[in-house]
Amino acid sequence: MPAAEDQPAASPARSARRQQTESAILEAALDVFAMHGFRGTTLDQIAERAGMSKPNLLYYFPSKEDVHARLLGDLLDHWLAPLRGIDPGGEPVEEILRYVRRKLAMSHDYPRESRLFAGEIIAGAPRISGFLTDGLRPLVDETVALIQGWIAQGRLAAVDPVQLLFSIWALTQHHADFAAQIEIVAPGDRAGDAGAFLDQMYRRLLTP
Amino acid sequence: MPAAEDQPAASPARSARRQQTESAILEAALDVFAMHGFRGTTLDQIAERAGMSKPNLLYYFPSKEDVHARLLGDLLDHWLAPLRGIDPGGEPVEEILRYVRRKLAMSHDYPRESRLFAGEIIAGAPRISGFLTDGLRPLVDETVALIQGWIAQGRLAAVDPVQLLFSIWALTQHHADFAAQIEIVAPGDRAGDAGAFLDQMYRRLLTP
DNA sequence: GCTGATCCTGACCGATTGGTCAAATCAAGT
DNA sequence: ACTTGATTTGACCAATCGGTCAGGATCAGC
Repeated sequence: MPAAEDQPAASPARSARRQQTESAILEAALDVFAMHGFRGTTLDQIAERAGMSKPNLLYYFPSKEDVHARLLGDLLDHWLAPLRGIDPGGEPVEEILRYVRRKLAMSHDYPRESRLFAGEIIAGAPRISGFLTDGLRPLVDETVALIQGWIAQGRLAAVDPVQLLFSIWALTQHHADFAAQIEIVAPGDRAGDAGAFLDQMYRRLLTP
Repeated sequence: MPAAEDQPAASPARSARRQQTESAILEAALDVFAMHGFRGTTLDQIAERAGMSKPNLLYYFPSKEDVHARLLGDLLDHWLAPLRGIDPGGEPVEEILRYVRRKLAMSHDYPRESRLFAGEIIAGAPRISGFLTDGLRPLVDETVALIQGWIAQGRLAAVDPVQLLFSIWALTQHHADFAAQIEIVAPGDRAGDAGAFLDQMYRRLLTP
Protein backbone atom coordinates (compact mmCIF):
# COMPACT_ATOMS: atom_id res chain seq x y z
CA MET A 1 0.00 0.00 0.00
CA PRO A 2 1.40 3.41 -0.98
CA ALA A 3 1.61 6.35 1.33
CA ALA A 4 -1.82 7.70 2.25
CA GLU A 5 -3.21 10.36 -0.08
CA ASP A 6 -6.14 12.67 0.36
CA GLN A 7 -7.94 10.63 -2.29
CA PRO A 8 -8.65 7.30 -0.61
CA ALA A 9 -8.16 4.97 -3.53
CA ALA A 10 -7.02 4.31 -7.07
CA SER A 11 -5.23 7.60 -7.60
CA PRO A 12 -1.45 7.60 -6.94
CA ALA A 13 -0.73 11.26 -6.30
CA ARG A 14 -3.23 13.20 -8.37
CA SER A 15 -1.23 15.48 -10.60
CA ALA A 16 -1.16 19.17 -9.79
CA ARG A 17 -2.09 19.82 -13.39
CA ARG A 18 -5.29 17.86 -13.03
CA GLN A 19 -6.25 19.65 -9.85
CA GLN A 20 -5.61 22.98 -11.51
CA THR A 21 -7.88 22.14 -14.43
CA GLU A 22 -10.57 20.85 -12.09
CA SER A 23 -10.40 24.12 -10.18
CA ALA A 24 -10.78 26.12 -13.37
CA ILE A 25 -13.85 24.09 -14.27
CA LEU A 26 -15.39 24.45 -10.82
CA GLU A 27 -14.66 28.16 -10.82
CA ALA A 28 -16.41 28.61 -14.15
CA ALA A 29 -19.26 26.31 -13.16
CA LEU A 30 -19.84 28.24 -9.95
CA ASP A 31 -20.28 31.43 -11.94
CA VAL A 32 -22.88 29.93 -14.20
CA PHE A 33 -24.74 27.67 -11.76
CA ALA A 34 -25.03 30.52 -9.24
CA MET A 35 -26.50 32.76 -11.90
CA HIS A 36 -28.82 30.43 -13.80
CA GLY A 37 -29.42 27.43 -11.55
CA PHE A 38 -28.90 23.80 -12.48
CA ARG A 39 -31.41 23.53 -15.26
CA GLY A 40 -30.62 26.94 -16.69
CA THR A 41 -26.93 26.17 -16.98
CA THR A 42 -25.39 24.48 -20.02
CA LEU A 43 -22.15 22.58 -20.23
CA ASP A 44 -21.13 24.69 -23.21
CA GLN A 45 -21.36 27.82 -21.08
CA ILE A 46 -19.20 26.32 -18.38
CA ALA A 47 -16.68 24.95 -20.86
CA GLU A 48 -16.39 28.25 -22.68
CA ARG A 49 -15.91 30.19 -19.47
CA ALA A 50 -13.32 27.67 -18.35
CA GLY A 51 -11.54 28.07 -21.68
CA MET A 52 -11.83 24.49 -22.88
CA SER A 53 -13.98 22.23 -25.00
CA LYS A 54 -17.06 20.49 -23.68
CA PRO A 55 -15.64 16.98 -24.17
CA ASN A 56 -12.62 18.00 -22.14
CA LEU A 57 -14.82 19.22 -19.35
CA LEU A 58 -16.55 15.86 -19.43
CA TYR A 59 -13.14 14.23 -19.27
CA TYR A 60 -12.71 15.70 -15.79
CA PHE A 61 -16.30 15.40 -14.62
CA PRO A 62 -18.46 12.55 -15.91
CA SER A 63 -21.61 14.64 -16.11
CA LYS A 64 -23.27 17.99 -15.44
CA GLU A 65 -24.74 16.50 -12.28
CA ASP A 66 -21.26 15.65 -11.04
CA VAL A 67 -19.95 19.18 -11.45
CA HIS A 68 -22.95 20.54 -9.61
CA ALA A 69 -22.74 17.93 -6.87
CA ARG A 70 -19.06 18.67 -6.32
CA LEU A 71 -19.75 22.40 -5.95
CA LEU A 72 -22.59 21.78 -3.52
CA GLY A 73 -20.53 19.32 -1.53
CA ASP A 74 -17.60 21.73 -1.19
CA LEU A 75 -20.02 24.48 -0.22
CA LEU A 76 -21.98 22.60 2.41
CA ASP A 77 -18.75 21.60 4.11
CA HIS A 78 -18.14 25.25 4.92
CA TRP A 79 -21.76 26.19 5.47
CA LEU A 80 -22.16 24.84 8.99
CA ALA A 81 -18.81 25.97 10.36
CA PRO A 82 -19.98 29.33 11.73
CA LEU A 83 -22.94 27.73 13.48
CA ARG A 84 -20.65 25.10 14.98
CA GLY A 85 -18.38 27.92 16.11
CA ILE A 86 -20.85 29.21 18.69
CA ASP A 87 -19.25 28.61 22.07
CA PRO A 88 -21.71 27.39 24.72
CA GLY A 89 -19.29 28.65 27.35
CA GLY A 90 -19.06 32.15 25.94
CA GLU A 91 -20.99 35.31 26.67
CA PRO A 92 -24.39 34.81 24.96
CA VAL A 93 -24.87 38.16 23.23
CA GLU A 94 -21.25 38.28 22.07
CA GLU A 95 -21.38 34.69 20.83
CA ILE A 96 -24.40 35.37 18.67
CA LEU A 97 -22.93 38.64 17.40
CA ARG A 98 -19.79 36.74 16.51
CA TYR A 99 -21.90 34.23 14.62
CA VAL A 100 -23.64 37.03 12.75
CA ARG A 101 -20.30 38.57 11.82
CA ARG A 102 -18.88 35.29 10.59
CA LYS A 103 -21.99 34.56 8.54
CA LEU A 104 -21.92 38.05 7.07
CA ALA A 105 -18.24 37.66 6.22
CA MET A 106 -18.98 34.39 4.46
CA SER A 107 -21.71 36.01 2.36
CA HIS A 108 -19.33 38.82 1.54
CA ASP A 109 -16.41 36.57 0.64
CA TYR A 110 -18.37 33.83 -1.10
CA PRO A 111 -21.38 35.49 -2.72
CA ARG A 112 -21.59 33.00 -5.58
CA GLU A 113 -21.72 30.10 -3.18
CA SER A 114 -24.52 31.87 -1.33
CA ARG A 115 -26.45 32.33 -4.56
CA LEU A 116 -25.86 28.72 -5.53
CA PHE A 117 -27.34 27.65 -2.22
CA ALA A 118 -30.23 30.09 -2.51
CA GLY A 119 -31.09 28.89 -5.98
CA GLU A 120 -31.08 25.33 -4.77
CA ILE A 121 -33.50 26.16 -1.96
CA ILE A 122 -35.77 28.17 -4.25
CA ALA A 123 -35.88 25.21 -6.61
CA GLY A 124 -37.25 23.14 -3.73
CA ALA A 125 -33.94 21.82 -2.39
CA PRO A 126 -34.12 18.66 -4.54
CA ARG A 127 -30.40 17.93 -4.21
CA ILE A 128 -29.73 19.07 -0.66
CA SER A 129 -32.71 17.93 1.33
CA GLY A 130 -30.48 15.24 2.79
CA PHE A 131 -27.99 17.81 3.97
CA LEU A 132 -30.74 19.95 5.45
CA THR A 133 -32.26 17.00 7.28
CA ASP A 134 -29.11 15.24 8.45
CA GLY A 135 -26.63 18.09 8.70
CA LEU A 136 -28.38 21.36 9.34
CA ARG A 137 -31.42 20.33 11.31
CA PRO A 138 -29.69 18.53 14.19
CA LEU A 139 -27.27 21.41 14.54
CA VAL A 140 -30.15 23.87 14.60
CA ASP A 141 -31.95 21.83 17.25
CA GLU A 142 -28.79 21.85 19.31
CA THR A 143 -28.27 25.58 18.93
CA VAL A 144 -31.91 26.32 19.68
CA ALA A 145 -31.59 24.38 22.94
CA LEU A 146 -28.45 26.31 23.80
CA ILE A 147 -30.16 29.64 23.18
CA GLN A 148 -33.19 28.60 25.17
CA GLY A 149 -30.88 27.76 28.03
CA TRP A 150 -29.27 31.20 27.83
CA ILE A 151 -32.69 32.81 27.86
CA ALA A 152 -33.80 30.75 30.83
CA GLN A 153 -30.70 31.95 32.66
CA GLY A 154 -31.67 35.53 31.91
CA ARG A 155 -28.47 36.11 29.95
CA LEU A 156 -30.35 36.79 26.70
CA ALA A 157 -33.61 38.59 25.98
CA ALA A 158 -36.58 36.30 25.45
CA VAL A 159 -36.77 35.73 21.71
CA ASP A 160 -37.91 32.83 19.57
CA PRO A 161 -34.60 31.00 18.96
CA VAL A 162 -35.75 29.48 15.67
CA GLN A 163 -36.84 32.84 14.32
CA LEU A 164 -33.59 34.33 15.57
CA LEU A 165 -31.58 31.89 13.49
CA PHE A 166 -33.79 32.40 10.45
CA SER A 167 -33.36 36.15 10.78
CA ILE A 168 -29.58 35.85 10.88
CA TRP A 169 -29.55 33.69 7.76
CA ALA A 170 -31.89 36.05 5.97
CA LEU A 171 -30.01 39.22 6.86
CA THR A 172 -26.54 37.94 6.09
CA GLN A 173 -27.29 36.01 2.91
CA HIS A 174 -29.40 38.84 1.57
CA HIS A 175 -26.29 40.88 0.84
CA ALA A 176 -24.96 38.15 -1.42
CA ASP A 177 -28.18 36.89 -2.99
CA PHE A 178 -29.67 40.29 -3.74
CA ALA A 179 -26.41 42.03 -4.55
CA ALA A 180 -27.71 43.06 -7.97
CA GLN A 181 -30.68 44.84 -6.38
CA ILE A 182 -28.57 46.45 -3.67
CA GLU A 183 -26.09 47.74 -6.21
CA ILE A 184 -28.83 49.45 -8.18
CA VAL A 185 -30.83 50.86 -5.27
CA ALA A 186 -27.88 52.01 -3.17
CA PRO A 187 -24.62 51.77 -5.11
CA GLY A 188 -21.26 51.58 -3.41
CA ASP A 189 -19.68 49.22 -0.96
CA ARG A 190 -22.07 48.82 1.94
CA ALA A 191 -20.29 45.95 3.65
CA GLY A 192 -19.24 48.08 6.60
CA ASP A 193 -22.69 49.63 6.94
CA ALA A 194 -24.26 46.20 6.98
CA GLY A 195 -21.95 44.97 9.70
CA ALA A 196 -22.60 47.98 11.90
CA PHE A 197 -26.34 47.77 11.34
CA LEU A 198 -26.56 44.09 12.22
CA ASP A 199 -24.43 44.65 15.29
CA GLN A 200 -26.74 47.41 16.45
CA MET A 201 -29.86 45.45 15.61
CA TYR A 202 -28.95 42.23 17.39
CA ARG A 203 -27.40 43.96 20.35
CA ARG A 204 -30.65 45.82 20.94
CA LEU A 205 -32.72 42.72 20.41
CA LEU A 206 -30.72 40.32 22.52
CA THR A 207 -29.43 42.35 25.43
CA PRO A 208 -31.62 41.27 28.34
CA MET B 1 -65.17 54.65 -30.88
CA PRO B 2 -66.63 51.85 -28.77
CA ALA B 3 -67.12 52.04 -25.03
CA ALA B 4 -63.84 52.15 -23.11
CA GLU B 5 -62.33 48.75 -22.25
CA ASP B 6 -59.53 47.85 -19.90
CA GLN B 7 -57.46 46.99 -22.97
CA PRO B 8 -56.76 50.32 -24.59
CA ALA B 9 -56.89 49.29 -28.23
CA ALA B 10 -57.75 46.78 -30.91
CA SER B 11 -59.62 44.37 -28.66
CA PRO B 12 -63.41 44.82 -28.56
CA ALA B 13 -64.34 43.20 -25.27
CA ARG B 14 -61.81 40.46 -24.71
CA SER B 15 -63.80 37.30 -24.20
CA ALA B 16 -64.01 35.88 -20.71
CA ARG B 17 -62.87 32.60 -22.17
CA ARG B 18 -59.63 34.08 -23.38
CA GLN B 19 -58.92 35.70 -20.05
CA GLN B 20 -59.58 32.43 -18.29
CA THR B 21 -57.14 30.57 -20.51
CA GLU B 22 -54.54 33.29 -20.10
CA SER B 23 -54.91 33.03 -16.34
CA ALA B 24 -54.43 29.27 -16.47
CA ILE B 25 -51.25 29.74 -18.47
CA LEU B 26 -49.90 32.43 -16.16
CA GLU B 27 -50.75 30.33 -13.13
CA ALA B 28 -48.84 27.36 -14.52
CA ALA B 29 -45.98 29.54 -15.71
CA LEU B 30 -45.62 31.13 -12.29
CA ASP B 31 -45.18 27.70 -10.75
CA VAL B 32 -42.43 26.73 -13.12
CA PHE B 33 -40.62 30.06 -13.52
CA ALA B 34 -40.53 30.56 -9.74
CA MET B 35 -39.00 27.12 -9.29
CA HIS B 36 -36.52 26.92 -12.16
CA GLY B 37 -35.96 30.49 -13.35
CA PHE B 38 -36.32 31.75 -16.87
CA ARG B 39 -33.67 29.65 -18.54
CA GLY B 40 -34.48 26.54 -16.56
CA THR B 41 -38.13 26.64 -17.58
CA THR B 42 -39.46 25.04 -20.75
CA LEU B 43 -42.62 25.88 -22.61
CA ASP B 44 -43.56 22.20 -22.60
CA GLN B 45 -43.54 22.20 -18.81
CA ILE B 46 -45.79 25.22 -18.65
CA ALA B 47 -48.14 23.89 -21.31
CA GLU B 48 -48.44 20.51 -19.63
CA ARG B 49 -49.14 22.06 -16.24
CA ALA B 50 -51.71 24.35 -17.84
CA GLY B 51 -53.32 21.34 -19.51
CA MET B 52 -52.83 22.36 -23.10
CA SER B 53 -50.49 21.94 -26.03
CA LYS B 54 -47.43 24.08 -26.56
CA PRO B 55 -48.69 25.62 -29.81
CA ASN B 56 -51.87 26.64 -28.03
CA LEU B 57 -49.86 28.33 -25.31
CA LEU B 58 -48.01 30.21 -28.03
CA TYR B 59 -51.36 31.19 -29.50
CA TYR B 60 -52.03 33.20 -26.33
CA PHE B 61 -48.49 34.43 -25.71
CA PRO B 62 -46.19 35.02 -28.68
CA SER B 63 -43.10 33.74 -26.90
CA LYS B 64 -41.60 32.45 -23.67
CA GLU B 65 -40.25 35.92 -23.03
CA ASP B 66 -43.75 37.34 -23.22
CA VAL B 67 -45.15 34.99 -20.62
CA HIS B 68 -42.29 35.82 -18.30
CA ALA B 69 -42.56 39.55 -18.93
CA ARG B 70 -46.28 39.48 -18.21
CA LEU B 71 -45.72 37.71 -14.89
CA LEU B 72 -43.00 40.15 -13.89
CA GLY B 73 -45.10 43.11 -14.91
CA ASP B 74 -48.09 41.98 -12.88
CA LEU B 75 -45.79 41.29 -9.95
CA LEU B 76 -43.92 44.57 -9.95
CA ASP B 77 -47.20 46.46 -9.97
CA HIS B 78 -47.93 45.07 -6.54
CA TRP B 79 -44.37 45.10 -5.26
CA LEU B 80 -44.08 48.77 -4.42
CA ALA B 81 -47.51 49.20 -2.87
CA PRO B 82 -46.48 48.50 0.74
CA LEU B 83 -43.56 50.91 0.51
CA ARG B 84 -45.86 53.58 -0.93
CA GLY B 85 -48.23 52.88 1.94
CA ILE B 86 -45.92 54.37 4.55
CA ASP B 87 -47.66 57.47 5.84
CA PRO B 88 -45.29 60.41 6.42
CA GLY B 89 -47.85 61.82 8.81
CA GLY B 90 -48.09 58.70 10.94
CA GLU B 91 -46.27 57.62 14.04
CA PRO B 92 -42.79 56.56 12.81
CA VAL B 93 -42.32 53.27 14.67
CA GLU B 94 -45.87 52.15 13.95
CA GLU B 95 -45.62 53.13 10.30
CA ILE B 96 -42.51 51.02 9.81
CA LEU B 97 -44.01 48.12 11.74
CA ARG B 98 -47.05 48.33 9.52
CA TYR B 99 -44.81 48.22 6.48
CA VAL B 100 -43.07 45.16 7.86
CA ARG B 101 -46.38 43.44 8.44
CA ARG B 102 -47.68 44.22 4.99
CA LYS B 103 -44.47 43.00 3.39
CA LEU B 104 -44.56 39.81 5.46
CA ALA B 105 -48.17 39.24 4.48
CA MET B 106 -47.27 39.62 0.84
CA SER B 107 -44.50 37.04 1.12
CA HIS B 108 -46.92 34.73 2.89
CA ASP B 109 -49.73 35.16 0.40
CA TYR B 110 -47.62 35.30 -2.77
CA PRO B 111 -44.59 33.11 -2.15
CA ARG B 112 -44.18 32.14 -5.79
CA GLU B 113 -44.10 35.76 -6.85
CA SER B 114 -41.44 36.37 -4.23
CA ARG B 115 -39.36 33.47 -5.56
CA LEU B 116 -39.81 34.67 -9.12
CA PHE B 117 -38.47 38.05 -8.08
CA ALA B 118 -35.62 36.52 -6.09
CA GLY B 119 -34.57 34.32 -8.98
CA GLU B 120 -34.56 37.30 -11.25
CA ILE B 121 -32.29 39.24 -8.90
CA ILE B 122 -29.98 36.28 -8.40
CA ALA B 123 -29.67 35.98 -12.16
CA GLY B 124 -28.38 39.55 -12.20
CA ALA B 125 -31.71 41.32 -12.72
CA PRO B 126 -31.35 41.31 -16.51
CA ARG B 127 -35.05 41.89 -17.12
CA ILE B 128 -35.95 44.17 -14.24
CA SER B 129 -33.02 46.54 -13.90
CA GLY B 130 -35.24 49.18 -15.47
CA PHE B 131 -37.85 48.68 -12.78
CA LEU B 132 -35.22 48.79 -10.06
CA THR B 133 -33.71 51.99 -11.42
CA ASP B 134 -36.87 53.86 -12.40
CA GLY B 135 -39.44 52.41 -10.01
CA LEU B 136 -37.79 51.17 -6.85
CA ARG B 137 -34.82 53.45 -6.47
CA PRO B 138 -36.64 56.81 -6.44
CA LEU B 139 -39.14 55.43 -3.96
CA VAL B 140 -36.32 54.17 -1.76
CA ASP B 141 -34.59 57.55 -1.89
CA GLU B 142 -37.85 59.18 -0.87
CA THR B 143 -38.43 56.77 1.97
CA VAL B 144 -34.85 57.07 3.18
CA ALA B 145 -35.27 60.84 3.37
CA LEU B 146 -38.50 60.39 5.30
CA ILE B 147 -36.85 58.08 7.79
CA GLN B 148 -33.87 60.39 8.18
CA GLY B 149 -36.30 63.17 8.98
CA TRP B 150 -37.97 61.06 11.65
CA ILE B 151 -34.59 60.25 13.14
CA ALA B 152 -33.57 63.91 13.11
CA GLN B 153 -36.78 64.69 15.00
CA GLY B 154 -35.85 62.08 17.59
CA ARG B 155 -38.98 60.06 16.85
CA LEU B 156 -36.98 57.04 15.70
CA ALA B 157 -33.74 55.52 16.94
CA ALA B 158 -30.69 56.43 14.88
CA VAL B 159 -30.31 53.65 12.33
CA ASP B 160 -28.99 53.51 8.79
CA PRO B 161 -32.22 53.94 6.78
CA VAL B 162 -30.91 52.09 3.75
CA GLN B 163 -29.83 49.12 5.84
CA LEU B 164 -33.17 49.25 7.61
CA LEU B 165 -35.05 48.83 4.35
CA PHE B 166 -32.71 46.07 3.18
CA SER B 167 -33.24 44.25 6.46
CA ILE B 168 -37.01 44.40 6.09
CA TRP B 169 -36.86 43.03 2.58
CA ALA B 170 -34.49 40.27 3.64
CA LEU B 171 -36.48 39.21 6.68
CA THR B 172 -39.87 39.18 5.03
CA GLN B 173 -38.94 37.63 1.71
CA HIS B 174 -36.85 34.99 3.40
CA HIS B 175 -39.97 33.20 4.55
CA ALA B 176 -41.12 32.79 0.97
CA ASP B 177 -37.82 32.28 -0.81
CA PHE B 178 -36.37 29.81 1.67
CA ALA B 179 -39.63 28.07 2.52
CA ALA B 180 -38.20 24.69 1.54
CA GLN B 181 -35.35 25.09 4.02
CA ILE B 182 -37.62 26.40 6.78
CA GLU B 183 -40.01 23.53 6.30
CA ILE B 184 -37.22 20.99 6.77
CA VAL B 185 -35.39 22.67 9.64
CA ALA B 186 -38.46 23.69 11.64
CA PRO B 187 -41.62 22.13 10.21
CA GLY B 188 -45.07 23.57 10.84
CA ASP B 189 -46.71 26.88 10.21
CA ARG B 190 -44.43 29.58 11.57
CA ALA B 191 -46.22 32.55 10.06
CA GLY B 192 -47.43 33.79 13.43
CA ASP B 193 -44.03 33.29 15.04
CA ALA B 194 -42.38 35.27 12.29
CA GLY B 195 -44.79 38.16 12.67
CA ALA B 196 -44.30 38.33 16.42
CA PHE B 197 -40.54 38.08 16.10
CA LEU B 198 -40.29 40.87 13.54
CA ASP B 199 -42.57 43.03 15.62
CA GLN B 200 -40.38 42.53 18.65
CA MET B 201 -37.17 43.01 16.72
CA TYR B 202 -38.08 46.25 14.99
CA ARG B 203 -39.80 47.70 18.00
CA ARG B 204 -36.63 47.24 20.01
CA LEU B 205 -34.47 48.58 17.23
CA LEU B 206 -36.50 51.62 16.33
CA THR B 207 -37.97 52.87 19.59
CA PRO B 208 -35.89 55.95 20.39
C1' DG C 1 13.65 10.20 -29.79
C1' DC C 2 10.72 6.50 -28.44
C1' DT C 3 6.80 5.02 -25.66
C1' DG C 4 2.85 4.97 -22.93
C1' DA C 5 -0.25 7.51 -20.33
C1' DT C 6 -2.59 11.67 -19.91
C1' DC C 7 -4.90 15.47 -21.91
C1' DC C 8 -7.68 17.65 -25.43
C1' DT C 9 -10.83 18.38 -29.40
C1' DG C 10 -13.81 18.08 -33.85
C1' DA C 11 -17.37 15.53 -35.34
C1' DC C 12 -21.19 13.38 -34.16
C1' DC C 13 -25.61 11.25 -31.68
C1' DG C 14 -30.33 11.13 -30.00
C1' DA C 15 -33.20 14.02 -27.25
C1' DT C 16 -35.04 18.42 -26.19
C1' DT C 17 -35.50 23.34 -26.99
C1' DG C 18 -38.43 27.58 -28.63
C1' DG C 19 -41.22 28.39 -32.26
C1' DT C 20 -44.03 27.71 -36.99
C1' DC C 21 -47.75 26.06 -39.88
C1' DA C 22 -51.54 23.93 -41.98
C1' DA C 23 -55.30 21.66 -40.82
C1' DA C 24 -58.81 20.17 -37.49
C1' DT C 25 -62.18 21.51 -33.98
C1' DC C 26 -65.19 24.45 -31.54
C1' DA C 27 -68.68 28.15 -30.47
C1' DA C 28 -72.05 31.17 -32.04
C1' DG C 29 -74.91 33.57 -35.13
C1' DT C 30 -78.07 33.27 -38.88
C1' DA D 1 -77.40 23.27 -41.47
C1' DC D 2 -74.02 26.73 -42.73
C1' DT D 3 -70.81 30.14 -42.23
C1' DT D 4 -67.43 32.65 -39.77
C1' DG D 5 -64.10 33.45 -36.61
C1' DA D 6 -61.73 31.94 -32.48
C1' DT D 7 -59.37 28.09 -30.56
C1' DT D 8 -56.59 23.86 -30.49
C1' DT D 9 -53.31 20.53 -32.00
C1' DG D 10 -50.07 17.05 -34.54
C1' DA D 11 -46.35 17.39 -37.36
C1' DC D 12 -42.52 19.67 -38.17
C1' DC D 13 -38.15 22.88 -38.12
C1' DA D 14 -33.53 24.69 -36.98
C1' DA D 15 -30.89 25.25 -32.97
C1' DT D 16 -29.22 23.62 -28.79
C1' DC D 17 -28.96 20.21 -25.12
C1' DG D 18 -26.01 16.49 -22.46
C1' DG D 19 -23.03 13.15 -23.69
C1' DT D 20 -19.96 9.75 -26.78
C1' DC D 21 -16.11 8.51 -29.61
C1' DA D 22 -12.11 8.17 -32.38
C1' DG D 23 -8.18 10.23 -32.97
C1' DG D 24 -4.73 14.09 -32.38
C1' DA D 25 -1.53 16.78 -28.85
C1' DT D 26 1.27 16.82 -25.06
C1' DC D 27 3.94 15.26 -21.41
C1' DA D 28 7.11 12.36 -18.39
C1' DG D 29 10.26 8.72 -18.03
C1' DC D 30 13.64 6.19 -20.42
